[in-house]
Amino acid sequence: MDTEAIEDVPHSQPDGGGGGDASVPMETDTPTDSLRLCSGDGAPGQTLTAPAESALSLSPGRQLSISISGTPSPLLTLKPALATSTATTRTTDSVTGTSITTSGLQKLTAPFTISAANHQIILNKVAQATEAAKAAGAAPQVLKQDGQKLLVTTIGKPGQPIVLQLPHAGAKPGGAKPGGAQAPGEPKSPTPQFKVVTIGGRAEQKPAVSGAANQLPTLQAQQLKTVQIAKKNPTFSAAPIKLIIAKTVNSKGLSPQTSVPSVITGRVLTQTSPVVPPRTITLSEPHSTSLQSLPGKKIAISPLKSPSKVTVVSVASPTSNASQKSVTLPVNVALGQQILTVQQSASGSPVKVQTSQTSAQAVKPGQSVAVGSVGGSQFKAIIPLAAQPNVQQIQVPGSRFHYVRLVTASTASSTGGTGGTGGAAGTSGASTSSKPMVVSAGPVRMSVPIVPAQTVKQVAPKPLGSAPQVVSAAQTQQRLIMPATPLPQIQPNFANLPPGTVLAPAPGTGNVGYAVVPAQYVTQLQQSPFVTLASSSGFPAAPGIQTQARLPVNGLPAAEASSRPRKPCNCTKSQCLKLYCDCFANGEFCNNCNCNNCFNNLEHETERMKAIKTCLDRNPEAFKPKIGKGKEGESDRRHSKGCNCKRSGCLKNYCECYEAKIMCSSICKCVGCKNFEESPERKTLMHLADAAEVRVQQQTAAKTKLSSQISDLLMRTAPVVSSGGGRLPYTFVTKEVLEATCECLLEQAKRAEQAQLPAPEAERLVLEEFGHCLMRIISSAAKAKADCSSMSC
DNA sequence: GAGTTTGAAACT
DNA sequence: CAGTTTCAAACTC
Repeated sequence: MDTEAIEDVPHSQPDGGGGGDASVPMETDTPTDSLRLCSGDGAPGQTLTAPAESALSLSPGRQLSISISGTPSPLLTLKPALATSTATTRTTDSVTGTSITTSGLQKLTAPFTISAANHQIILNKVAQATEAAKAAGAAPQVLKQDGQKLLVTTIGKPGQPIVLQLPHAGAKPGGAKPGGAQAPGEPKSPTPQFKVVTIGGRAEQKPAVSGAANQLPTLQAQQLKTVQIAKKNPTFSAAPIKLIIAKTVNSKGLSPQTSVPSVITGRVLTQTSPVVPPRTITLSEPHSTSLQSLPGKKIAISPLKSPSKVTVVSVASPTSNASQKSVTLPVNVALGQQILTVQQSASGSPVKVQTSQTSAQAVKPGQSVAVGSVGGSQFKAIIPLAAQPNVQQIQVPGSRFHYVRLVTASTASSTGGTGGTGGAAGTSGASTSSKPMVVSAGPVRMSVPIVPAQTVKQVAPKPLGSAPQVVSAAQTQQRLIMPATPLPQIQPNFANLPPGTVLAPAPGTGNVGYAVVPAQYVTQLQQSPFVTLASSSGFPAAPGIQTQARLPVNGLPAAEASSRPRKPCNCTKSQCLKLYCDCFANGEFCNNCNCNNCFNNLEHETERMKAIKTCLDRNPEAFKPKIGKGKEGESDRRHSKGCNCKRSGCLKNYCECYEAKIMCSSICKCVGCKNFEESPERKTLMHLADAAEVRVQQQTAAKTKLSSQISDLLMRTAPVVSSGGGRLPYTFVTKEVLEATCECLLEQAKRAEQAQLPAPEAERLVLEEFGHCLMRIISSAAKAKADCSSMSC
């Protein structure tokens, strides 16, 4: 599903050189390439013409991490795509190049260099880039440090961008402006600037604040079709933002020198497996001359082809450093999981994550949570957080991974500012599409218990001592985005992270914590304009949340799973801390269960974590879906271990295969199995089950319809009439009334037009007229009601 | 709702 | 790894 959602983005990306990349199976341990856009000093003037297999090209199973960091250097110009959106994401494996054609919207042009040593391609922004952009007929997009925002759209769910507002440069020295970065004549818009990263989304994002047309460079991948980076404002300065796009690439498409161990794999990576060093293309916005250390913002998005996805979100870094390194933490993902890595390192500058264009909330390091969603796919989000004292959890009862614990380095100073009201795009609030997601420090409709970070230290990612790329972010602004070498210690941890696991920063590893976020939760956030995920202090636990978001448990479609609330458990002896308990096995807290002596809750977090560890020690895949993808030629879904039924014939729900509505496979050890394709017993049962389901659906529909009819009838027969602000008979809003109202509004508009009033003024007049009309209607209704009462009607 | 059956999980 | 026990869900009455 995810893939389809993403693939709707047209792309003509030739798989050419990259070749088989497109068909990289999710099981493939594909290395992760990281594309870093940074303004390094390297190789200015090098023009990057990205071939199809460029690093920006994402293919299924690949991971793409995007980090944006600012370094003192010329501007990175994202040249708006010309009228023809190629919808192809192209970069180059060549050592030098300049342009990266991203899918759809923009062609990213910037000089870059590829460092064979670290397998990184560094795009250097040049002043010419601006002119080039202008020549292209589009305003050059310049990242402006102040108020810059980053929009990240969801995967597979186009139209729900996440707005991340970059911190204001603030104390930037007067001349510290991104040096020549700003080409003459470039508009210096005071409005916040946006970067839009669309993953699998359509290029339909619209400027949240500024009215400037969005120029969205798009990175397109097979799995993650499109990654769009757009800036609301045509001008951007050397913002301290790094956009690192790391993707797993097929080893075939990698030259030996670019091979690096994959950071993230769709399957449990064995350290012995041939790994290819992740290539890193760095597209960074260098600061012109300012040596001031600005916090780098990094967002790494690494999609994999597998249905399951893991989102790694790194938030906040202690302090920014001009020479900071970004290393994406290696994340080991269970088979079939995709990884979306969104790493954001923010130092002193707060990052704003908005739910709506009209509101922006400053999120300080560790507070913001990047969110990505994949329709119907399992999704884990691992959120590195600043090692701030406050640790928060977000519980989503019913979801596989139902809470996030935010460990921030600073006190919960998250300001839940609701931002201004400049929603020019008009997509604020509950708009269904293109709705920026709110990820802010505001109140969250989820419980965020504060738990000591120590409880999860054992799973804290530890950089390999041998991996030079792994740099401790502690005490420095350096951010480790994606180590070129695999981090065995970490991978298993991430892969096996049970829901709700919070990774606290290990001593000396920097103030970055990690939290596993369920994909559903992310989806929820995107779907709900009101849900915010932040690390505001004093966040009261909200156990009342009954969101039953579920992952595609046992291979069931997400929609199906989500529509079916999890059954409450009835555990009595296991304390719900063993896999006997479905809640625990699904990585969920018990909620509204009938269990006794339950420890599967926040109150017993220590025990719970210990139990999780025990389970993982016993079976590292204990918390992975049992229903996964089968071998080639077999059914897409099959039990990972197979059943062992003896008496049920595998035709009862005792059988896990049958329960998951899948056929038993060759790995099953069942006796007398009747759960195979041609089994007449199975067909009969399935037929009966289908018939029963149809009946249930029909009954449900009938009930719904009847209820609606009854409600409508009640409204018609007994209109509530009241005065003083009470309800009025809806019948007063008749066709005639509507027509009259419209005429009034039109007349008002005509007047404004004749008076040659400016549009805003005209709109105001029309609205005022509308208000008057409403008042008249209400008044008339009230009067009619009074008359009716006097006449005893 | 109580009791039985069943098979996965846990244990030895 | 195999056998046994424990456990909770599924099932039957």
